[in-house]
Amino acid sequence: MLYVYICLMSLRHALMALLAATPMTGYTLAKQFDQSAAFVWHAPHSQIYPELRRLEEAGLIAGHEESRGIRGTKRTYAITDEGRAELQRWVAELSPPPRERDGAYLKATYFEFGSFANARRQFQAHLAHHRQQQRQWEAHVEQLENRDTSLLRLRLAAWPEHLHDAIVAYKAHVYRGLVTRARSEVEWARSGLDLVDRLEAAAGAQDASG
Amino acid sequence: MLYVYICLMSLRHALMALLAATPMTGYTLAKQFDQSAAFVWHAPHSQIYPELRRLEEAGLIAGHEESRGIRGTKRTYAITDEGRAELQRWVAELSPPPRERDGAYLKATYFEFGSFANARRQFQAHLAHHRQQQRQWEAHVEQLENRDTSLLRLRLAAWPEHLHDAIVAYKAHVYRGLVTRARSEVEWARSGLDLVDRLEAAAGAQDASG
DNA sequence: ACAGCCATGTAAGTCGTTACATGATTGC
DNA sequence: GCAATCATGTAACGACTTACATGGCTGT
Repeated sequence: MLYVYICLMSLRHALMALLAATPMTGYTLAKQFDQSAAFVWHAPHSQIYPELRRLEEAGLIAGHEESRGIRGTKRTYAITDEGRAELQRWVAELSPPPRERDGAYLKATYFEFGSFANARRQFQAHLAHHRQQQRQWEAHVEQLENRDTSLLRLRLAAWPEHLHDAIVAYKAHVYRGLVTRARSEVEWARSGLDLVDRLEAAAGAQDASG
Repeated sequence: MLYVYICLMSLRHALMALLAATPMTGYTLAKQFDQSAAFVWHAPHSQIYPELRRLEEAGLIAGHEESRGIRGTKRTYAITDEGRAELQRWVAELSPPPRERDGAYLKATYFEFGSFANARRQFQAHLAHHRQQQRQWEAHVEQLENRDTSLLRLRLAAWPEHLHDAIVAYKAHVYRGLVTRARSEVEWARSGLDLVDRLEAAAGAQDASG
């Protein structure tokens, strides 16, 4: 029986990529994932801690216990040479495109099951969410371009200077892409609201004439 | 212990929404999901058959065995009134926005771990995939606008005529949104390729001068 | 003393994936 | 006869989610 997931498992590589910038604890990694909006991959700490143990067991990262205050301890992880090699393998690998799976669009497909007011409410929520996302990504792009995030500075320090521009450029390109995405979601919701207005007007006209 | 998924489970509603158009077998439903590119939610048959049984047990759909040829049988499912009510509840409910989780963008963030040639290869694959997606969604929008899909015709037949425009319009709006999405992914990949060209030229210039 | 953050886990469940299986029907 | 398609499942596993838990440190 050969069950092999062909690596949807990006969490592992996201963790290694972060640790390639600087050693960190699980807690700090978790903050990167769910507190800071600046990360492309979400994960809760309950997924991160076990994964770190597995990565350590696989030799891709190395953890060591540090003291924190008098009785407290914390475990700081650093990427290993094997981990770096695995990151390189992963970056070179072509991943299968993700499966289409969008709850908001699915629901919008069937707005006829609800009222015009409901369709409006749904589009408004979509709009509000993605407008906020857009602002967050925009802010992050600016930070990246100014090289003004602590993690980026640490990352740059680990590479020869002639590569710095490329490192920043790739990241800025990603987050600019997310800005564009968010913007087009906003636009989609806005034109959805227009659509609902037109449909409701048409329905009203029909009532009046019928 | 109260573990309740607050309904990421769109598969259930996707199935009911399809069955609201016309009764179907699991096989036919599965084709809608993974053969036809025209569906927003992917699911393999191994997920669909058990889910249908669960929906039936919950009274949201009703299945009945039909004969197929001499010895063969098939099970056709139809939505129930309870199922229709559940669809209405679902459409009226605000779902939490999906978590950011994009493998391609995550990888692109760390292209510095690979070569320029690799970055180019990744962007090209991204471009090719989304260009194809774009064409598929475009074709589907046209079919919808012409009311030229069998499922849509069946669906319209189940509703009073004054609602037909809205039913078509919502669906066309969704698939036009997907076209826009695909287009901006194509554009993102294209400008990614430009970026790699610039970075490589800059690196070459540095080699020459250094 | 207490709040808020730092820090690390476990448990139980759902969702989605690939692979493994089987058999009938239809058309050539 | 044989291939393609119709039709329906199960098994094992990996991925992700929510909730349950615990305890130390820091500043007021």
